[in-house]
Amino acid sequence: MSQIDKMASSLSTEEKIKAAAKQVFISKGFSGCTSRELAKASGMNVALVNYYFRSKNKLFQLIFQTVMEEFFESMVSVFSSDLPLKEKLKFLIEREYVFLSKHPEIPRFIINELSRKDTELIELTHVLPVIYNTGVIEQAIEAQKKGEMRRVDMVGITLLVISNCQYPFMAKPLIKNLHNLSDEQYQQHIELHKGMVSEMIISYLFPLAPK
Amino acid sequence: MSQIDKMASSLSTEEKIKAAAKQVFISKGFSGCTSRELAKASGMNVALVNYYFRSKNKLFQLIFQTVMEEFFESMVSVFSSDLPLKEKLKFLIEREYVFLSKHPEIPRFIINELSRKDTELIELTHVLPVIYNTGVIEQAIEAQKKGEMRRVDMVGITLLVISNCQYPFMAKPLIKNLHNLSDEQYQQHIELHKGMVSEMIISYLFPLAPK
DNA sequence: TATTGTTTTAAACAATTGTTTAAATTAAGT
DNA sequence: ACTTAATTTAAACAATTGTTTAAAACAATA
Repeated sequence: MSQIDKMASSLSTEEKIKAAAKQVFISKGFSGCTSRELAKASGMNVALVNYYFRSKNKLFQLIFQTVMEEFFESMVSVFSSDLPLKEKLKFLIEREYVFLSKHPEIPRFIINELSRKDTELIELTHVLPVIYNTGVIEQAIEAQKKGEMRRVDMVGITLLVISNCQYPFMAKPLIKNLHNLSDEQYQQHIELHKGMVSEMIISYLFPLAPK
Repeated sequence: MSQIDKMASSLSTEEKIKAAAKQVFISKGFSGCTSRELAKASGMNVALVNYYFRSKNKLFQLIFQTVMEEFFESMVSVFSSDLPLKEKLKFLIEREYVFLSKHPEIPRFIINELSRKDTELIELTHVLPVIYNTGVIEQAIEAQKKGEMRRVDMVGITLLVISNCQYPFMAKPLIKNLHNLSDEQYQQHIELHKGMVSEMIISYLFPLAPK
């Protein structure tokens, strides 16, 4: 086996563990799963997990980091796009729904693990500057000066968008149970809700502008 | 010690454990804490916890049930009030914020434990009929027929309200970290956000009505 | 082929898990 | 005071936890 192939196969096992661990961690959380469960999920054994990642905790930190990056990726990319502010927001909501349809468990995972007292603080402060540098703040201030946009700051806008996008995915078992819905029915409600959320937020933030 | 006193002191220990366990379960989740932690939090020992509640799991089920009831209590009471629909909604949002300011961890707790595969399904189907029997559905249909209210069903309304109320409390560590806010600053943002949410939802659901 | 380094395995480690035991303490009724 | 029942304690239980060991299997180079 060549050096490259050796690395490839080495990465293969390593990546198998990482991929399986990612799924397990996201759906059960750090304290909701065991080393042996992580190993078994990737078809390996406990010793291999620690051989490649030193400890359950180290493996978790690694995965949490990458999940966070995925989490913010599409958000940043939207703000970087060359669109008027209102379109950016519509686009952002659309992209959030796409992401969440694919990864419905991630918001719950992130919020949970950030809430754990003993989680090593992940540095997020670099995310905001990236968004700020896209010029979206200037766009907002401009629109607000012109009276086209309501004077809501970045925290308020963030809260409006991600509350309405993420919560419906996070609360699926609650709402399903409460309203006695099947998976298919809930899926339809989510689809319907997307449109409402988009219209509601846009018409709230841009109250005077024509449609 | 009299029979009554005996019961009182017995309840005292039992209630001490229950109260402490409630706090621990809510903040760390079922798999995030141990029997000994539950015992220590109430000043008792492991054997006592199992003496009164048979097992960690039994104690959890008991507490989860009561938390769920608290969770829906204020919601139901609002709908039972003798108010026009629009006022009911404003009132509901107000009450949600009051409840969540007092119990900010509960939505995350409930959603998490409902998401656990191995959670015994809690019967929620009795909650909805109670709300329906308050006549709020008729109020909504009436308002929609008159063209005063947008044609959004009960699932949509539920999602709108609790997304915007609960998420800001659930996502506190995420938003704080993202925007680099202190506890006090976040508190202020939440206060500010409440007003936005109320106005946004009302003006979305009752688009034509005068303020 | 012999040697080297890497990967994988099975087994073991001490610590912690949920739960139970059996004895000690306390309280209540006779 | 004696008996009975309820409460509390300390210790133990088997199973599981995260982690490590040491030997085996494998691959690459000489």
